[in-house]
Amino acid sequence: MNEFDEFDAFEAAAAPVPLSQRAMGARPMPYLDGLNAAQREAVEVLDGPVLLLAGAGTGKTRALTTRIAHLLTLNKARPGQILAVTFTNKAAREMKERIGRLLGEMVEGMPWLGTFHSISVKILRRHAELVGDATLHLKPSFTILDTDDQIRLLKQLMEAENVDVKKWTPRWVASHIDNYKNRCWRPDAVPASAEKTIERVPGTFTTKRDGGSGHEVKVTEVYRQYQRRLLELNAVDFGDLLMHCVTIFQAHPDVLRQWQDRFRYILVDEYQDTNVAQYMWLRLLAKAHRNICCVGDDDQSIYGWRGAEVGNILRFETDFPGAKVIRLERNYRSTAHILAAASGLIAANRGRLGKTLWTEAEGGEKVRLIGHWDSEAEARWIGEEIESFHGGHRHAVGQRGLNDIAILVRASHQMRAFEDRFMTIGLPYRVIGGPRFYERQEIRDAMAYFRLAVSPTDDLAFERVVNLPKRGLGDKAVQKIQVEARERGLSLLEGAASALAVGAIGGKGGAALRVFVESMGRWHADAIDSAANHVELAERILDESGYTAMWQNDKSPDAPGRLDNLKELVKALEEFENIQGFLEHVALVMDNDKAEQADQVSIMTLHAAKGLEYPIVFLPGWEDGLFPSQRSMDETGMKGLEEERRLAYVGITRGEELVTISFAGNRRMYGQWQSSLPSRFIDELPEDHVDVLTPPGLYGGGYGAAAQSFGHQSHMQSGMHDRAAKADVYNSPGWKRMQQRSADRAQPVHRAPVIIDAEPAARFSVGDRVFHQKFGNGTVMGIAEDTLTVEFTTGFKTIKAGYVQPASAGGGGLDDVPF
DNA sequence: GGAACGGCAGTTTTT
DNA sequence: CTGCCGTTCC
Repeated sequence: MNEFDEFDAFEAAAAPVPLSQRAMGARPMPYLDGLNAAQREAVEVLDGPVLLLAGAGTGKTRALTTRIAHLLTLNKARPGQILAVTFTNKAAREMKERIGRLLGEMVEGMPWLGTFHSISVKILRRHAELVGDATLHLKPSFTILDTDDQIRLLKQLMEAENVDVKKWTPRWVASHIDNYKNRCWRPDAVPASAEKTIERVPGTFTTKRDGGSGHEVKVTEVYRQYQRRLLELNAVDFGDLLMHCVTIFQAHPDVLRQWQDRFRYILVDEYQDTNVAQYMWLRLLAKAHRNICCVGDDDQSIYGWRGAEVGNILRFETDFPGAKVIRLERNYRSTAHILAAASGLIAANRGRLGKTLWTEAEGGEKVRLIGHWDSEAEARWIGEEIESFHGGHRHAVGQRGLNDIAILVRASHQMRAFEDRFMTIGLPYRVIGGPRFYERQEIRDAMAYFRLAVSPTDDLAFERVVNLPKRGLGDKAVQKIQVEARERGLSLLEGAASALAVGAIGGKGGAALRVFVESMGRWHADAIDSAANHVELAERILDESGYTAMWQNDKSPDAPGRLDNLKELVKALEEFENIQGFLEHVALVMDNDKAEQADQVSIMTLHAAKGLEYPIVFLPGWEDGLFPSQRSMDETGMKGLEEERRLAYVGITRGEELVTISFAGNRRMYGQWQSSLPSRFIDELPEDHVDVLTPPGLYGGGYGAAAQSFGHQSHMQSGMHDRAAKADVYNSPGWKRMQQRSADRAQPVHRAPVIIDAEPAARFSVGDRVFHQKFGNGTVMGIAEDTLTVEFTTGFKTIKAGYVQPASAGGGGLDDVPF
């Protein structure tokens, strides 16, 4: 994927449409069939500003993709003249697929359908020289730093300024700089009210100019130095991609004009998630022709904490006077009870644009609500429920595969209870989210090798891998290299060669460094040689550098997984022409959506669940402090609470047929048991659409049992504050309703668990060494039918035999590593 | 230069 | 209770 080829293709696509083609007349539009009135309007009102308020499950993506198909069919624009932005690569990919399906083979790819960031990169590569000044500016070959590089760089700068990095962590400073960038504030434009001051290590002062007098340093000063250093490295971070584009558009009207002319129609997905920088980016591009269609749902704005401004969507009609507002309110996803519960809850938020979701679907079960004694009981109960669905013992819902079931949690630490429980009972599950492929250590390390081979002046990459695997080059050696490089104005790699030449680094480390520098020279020669095979080169780099061997010799349980990832990385290279093209792909586009083949329950955070849907959804952990999260409320007050409520709304609306909300009276947090009260959101659920279940073991139901299980007793001993909070909840209508209902239906919800057929278990005996994906190697200490008790380094675990393998066969996988 | 210990913090996450 | 960092000790 050479971006300049793409530009050429783009130039062709942007050329005026030949008259002969316009004269072809209307083509058939089968894609319009089956749209409802609002969807049809959303597709057909093509000119001028349009705000499409699309509630959960109302066919938003369909409307958006059909709209693009319609623009193309009517010859309003060619593919290269439509700018369509999304937030995630996944969303972009889905849209491309769906447009292709709508139009058959007739349309070539849409070059400007992508994420804000990937589109910004393409624009920025064209005008890189406009960033910076005459003496120092960006070059089109700039690299994109990931968060990790960003932090390392900041840390170096802060340490050079003697900043107390324990008290003021580089991560903290990075998050403030990101915030500034999200708002398009360059270092000189940060308002005084947003300025942060950090301190130097006690007793240290600086002779530098206005880095702050003496003890204090301003974050904007660090920010300024950071931006300067990025330019020197010919690098940008994620925030820069947007901010630099906006800066260029603002400072160079001719450049802006060029892009405005190109993008005749603009479409924006998930508009409620845009931050200020993205908003400015869009406004600048749209202000000439105003053909902008923004799709979003203010009730699903859940990213305020990373800079998203709900205000952008609330203000749309003011920003674009005469905007057409279209509401998609007919829901095709959920039952009426689920919709009503979600709508009732979200109604408590103020300042909404207002939508009323409705459905023609009838019947269905109410949203179920159940309280448990503690988080372990909650996990146990949900496990049993899932087994009962799976076995087909329910009439209303029918037999379900595990792929139809999701557990959505507020915070990732809640996942553990479920993982432990499911592991024990042998229930297959998958965790969605987690570290992205390209964020993993081994991937970033490999990438640093590739980066250095491609551009030997990449100092950050050099620092990352020069002593990886261990080459006996510690801080002292690296410092010598840095001094040498600085004195002679060289890159670190050249500095290393120079330090070796003058004999500054000798001994074992020196010999290893010599090998490293020489190897890198060979790899670089091959990396810039277009005749060389880049896949083979990548394998060789990882092999010859000793990086692969490092993981092969590593005994930790995740080492095999890391080797697998490296294999996958090399395999991914095959789809690119060279390593350069690949590097950009990984920086911006690569994600780890694996094909979901196996039948597994999905566990994920509520944030990760946005845009997904499942027939059966469990929403555990609805306790005040956890959900809504205490921190959210402390930091942003009512604003935070409303965002939490929207999160609850997102959670409920993921469910198609059955939603079960639950809470636990006691939960282990940081090793301590803590009691808590049911979430205030529970009280906000409309009574008519909720079924209160009695947990197993509390046959009496009623107030006493319920109160006990909700941590009532421990709260009795707490101070006045807790007492007041408790009284509130216990006097609320929702609470009383719950007691009443619990008393009414005192029958237990217990069902006979249906054991899922486990894989034919290998035969184990006590004392066998076994390997487990997560816990590593262990020893079998006890056997009961197909359940093993295994001692791992981390302690004893009870695990179904199917989850472990004999240690010899499983743990390694080292024999068949390809490099 | 590398292992072993101690301290401390600890939502949500895309690009 | 964890995991991650940084310091200490060999």
